Amino acid sequence: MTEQPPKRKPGRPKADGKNQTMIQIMRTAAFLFMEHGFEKVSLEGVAQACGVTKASVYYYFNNKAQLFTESVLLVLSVALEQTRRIMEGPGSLQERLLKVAEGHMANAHVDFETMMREASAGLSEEQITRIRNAENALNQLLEDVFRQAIADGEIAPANPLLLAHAYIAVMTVRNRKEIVNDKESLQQAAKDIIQLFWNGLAPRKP
Amino acid sequence: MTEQPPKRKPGRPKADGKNQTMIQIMRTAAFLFMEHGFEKVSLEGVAQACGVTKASVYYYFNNKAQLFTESVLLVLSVALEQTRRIMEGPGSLQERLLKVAEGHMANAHVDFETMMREASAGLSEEQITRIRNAENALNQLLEDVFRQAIADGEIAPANPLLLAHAYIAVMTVRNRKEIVNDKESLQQAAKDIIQLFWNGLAPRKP
Amino acid sequence: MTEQPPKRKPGRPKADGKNQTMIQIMRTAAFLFMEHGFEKVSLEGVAQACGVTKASVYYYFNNKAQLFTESVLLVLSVALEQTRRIMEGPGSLQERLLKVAEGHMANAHVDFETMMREASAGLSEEQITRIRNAENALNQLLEDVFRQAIADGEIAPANPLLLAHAYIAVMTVRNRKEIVNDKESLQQAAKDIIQLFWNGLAPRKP
Amino acid sequence: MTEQPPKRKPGRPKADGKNQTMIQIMRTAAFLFMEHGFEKVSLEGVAQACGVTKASVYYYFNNKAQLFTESVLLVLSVALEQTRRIMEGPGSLQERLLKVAEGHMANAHVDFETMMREASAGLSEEQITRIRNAENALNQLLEDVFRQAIADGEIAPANPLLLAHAYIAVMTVRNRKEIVNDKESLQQAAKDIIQLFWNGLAPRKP
DNA sequence: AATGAATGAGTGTTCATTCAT
DNA sequence: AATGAATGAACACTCATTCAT
Repeated sequence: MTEQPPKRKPGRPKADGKNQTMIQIMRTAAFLFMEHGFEKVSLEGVAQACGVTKASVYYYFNNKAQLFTESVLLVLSVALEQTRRIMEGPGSLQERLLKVAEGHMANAHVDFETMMREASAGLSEEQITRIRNAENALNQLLEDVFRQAIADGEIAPANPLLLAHAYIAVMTVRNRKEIVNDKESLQQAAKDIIQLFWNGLAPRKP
Repeated sequence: MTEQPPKRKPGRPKADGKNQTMIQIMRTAAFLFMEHGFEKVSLEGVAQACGVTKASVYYYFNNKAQLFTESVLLVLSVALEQTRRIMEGPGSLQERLLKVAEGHMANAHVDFETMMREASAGLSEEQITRIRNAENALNQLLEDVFRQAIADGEIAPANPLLLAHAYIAVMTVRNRKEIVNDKESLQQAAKDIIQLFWNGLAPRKP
Repeated sequence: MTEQPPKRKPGRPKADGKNQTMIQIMRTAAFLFMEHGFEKVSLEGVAQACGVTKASVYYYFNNKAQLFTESVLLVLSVALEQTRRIMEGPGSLQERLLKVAEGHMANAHVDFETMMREASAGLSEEQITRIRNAENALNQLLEDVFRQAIADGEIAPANPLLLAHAYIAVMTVRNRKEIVNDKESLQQAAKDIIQLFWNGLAPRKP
Repeated sequence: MTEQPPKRKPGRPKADGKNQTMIQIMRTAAFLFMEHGFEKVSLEGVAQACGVTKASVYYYFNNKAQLFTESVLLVLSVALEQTRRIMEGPGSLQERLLKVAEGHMANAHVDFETMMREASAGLSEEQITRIRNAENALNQLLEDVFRQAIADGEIAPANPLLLAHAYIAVMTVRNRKEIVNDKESLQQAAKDIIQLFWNGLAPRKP
């Protein structure tokens, strides 16, 4: 009756590493929610798209709202990391904004605000807050970048928070198929938009 | 035997400009669709909000898709007229854009693109086309204005269609409560956004 | 544009008289709830037993709790009327109690308390109150009868409310199949129980 | 190869009186079943209340019906022993009946008949029989006591089985909150009920 | 012109049960 | 001895839609 140092826990050990099924479900769900919105996505649909059963989804998530929350938080954290890496990288501000825009526009998603408005009826206060916080982290990142750029004289002075929001809003223009799909490549669209955002409408005096 | 009892005719049924009930239903439905999106609005809800029965709604509209289509077309036509009046009115381009932005931002609505994306799964090709056409009329109006302004040298040269879309996108920023609600009035927000849109980020050379 | 005195209401008139379908559903539901309890009865089951669809049940009742409440109230009101008629009728108290017991025991039902305990988790406060009130009307009726009988010296003095409850409890004995089903007829069982209730266990002094 | 891994053996699995986990599960389950009834108790709930996993419950019991059966049998055997001890103890019949009633009424449980009715749909014939037998042992005990008391002239002659059932039925009156909770203590209620049961309603001749 | 009645298909959710570890 | 993962069947409830009146 001595102590067993290894102290193995009883029962089946938690699936290797990061639980692949659960992450797969979250990824799929995130994609579908972004593509179709909260209401239109059925858990049955998510399950089938993952090749599992609806009950399996419920094994990992208590309800639709939680699945939505966790999925969205996952992609937000990824997007934040990606954006931060680009922003901390080399290149002029304009170049880096362009890179971010390209990444953002490549991801097929309804703009966030829309999706949240629709979903928020079914989410708890706490869930909304958590998502908003994650979203704000992204805005904060951009805001800081703009603030610094203003201080450096790299761009004209303005409300940095407003700039961040507007920048994101402009990026959603890519959804309009008439513009993007046609002759111009997605990259060209991104370039045009950043250009517009950069120079504004006012004519330059020579 | 020319007169038939009103039995499921396709298309917009006799909008003889008189039928008060029908118009009332369309107005109510439009408001609800804009507020909550396509899926979340139930015909029962529309009916109750109008003080009639669900069956009455079906008396005027063959199905939810048609009700949606007609309702949206109604508000689009109104918006078009309003925008045209402003744009043909007096003032500099910047001033008139500001006026339009104020009107747009005052209407409590999900941005169009979002609503359409959600709804389009349930609409026929023809219905989508009709709505897109009405929407394009609005974009066209703005596009023409921008094109003319470019020709007049009032703004810097750019793709006028892109300008139109981006302009609308920027206007949706108003939804972000953090920006609008706080210290700045809605009018101030509109002004800031137009300003940003106008001047761009690039620093002016003196 | 004169007044039309008949003033017929528009639309299909409410089905003749007392709406047969709705009553049929309530009767069936009441029977099933009494037989199997709240949880075990599915709305699908109720619907099928009525030869209608689940959705039809929902057309008349907002949810399971409401269906339960209305159904139970219906049978309670019938039982109250029936009991009152017997109690106000002719015969000695013992005879009338016997008659009530026979009627009560003929109706296949779980004793009320049991059913309510199970159901009450799913009912609103108001619904519970309404049922309790209807139930109390029955108890009140018996209580009054017992009180009067005590005053008349027809039975020994005791707490009338307790008598009423105990009387109802004793009637539920009939559920025990070993007793009722076997050799003794239901009537004989009722007679025995009332006899026991009447004379008690104590031996009579000659 | 005589020893098999514990793989779904029918009947009560090795209750070697030692396995603490198994007994803990049965106790918890019994309590929950009595408190909430068969359907409303989920195996997940039982497991959590025991601090184990659902799968652990299935390790000891093949299915819900078996868990129910074994748990109920356990408490019935305890109740039988307890009742026998009281009945074989000192005091007049009335006093001992009162003691049993107090013990019975103290245990928070739905009355047996109710629980069984709800559960029996999910139990096998054999399981029902086993429980009924255990229950009957209790009734038999009371029946024998009553029979002896009749023979001794301690109580008036009557069907002893009926007396046993009615006695148990009367004890369930304690559930009615209006009676028990108010001014009278639970003990007083028990006393009143036994008194009523003892003396009956008929007036005593002086 | 407008309505009451009825339905079918789908949605979110629960739960007993199985199986590999 | 005990567990994590996964599933199928059922359930309460909603909603767009139809039809006779």
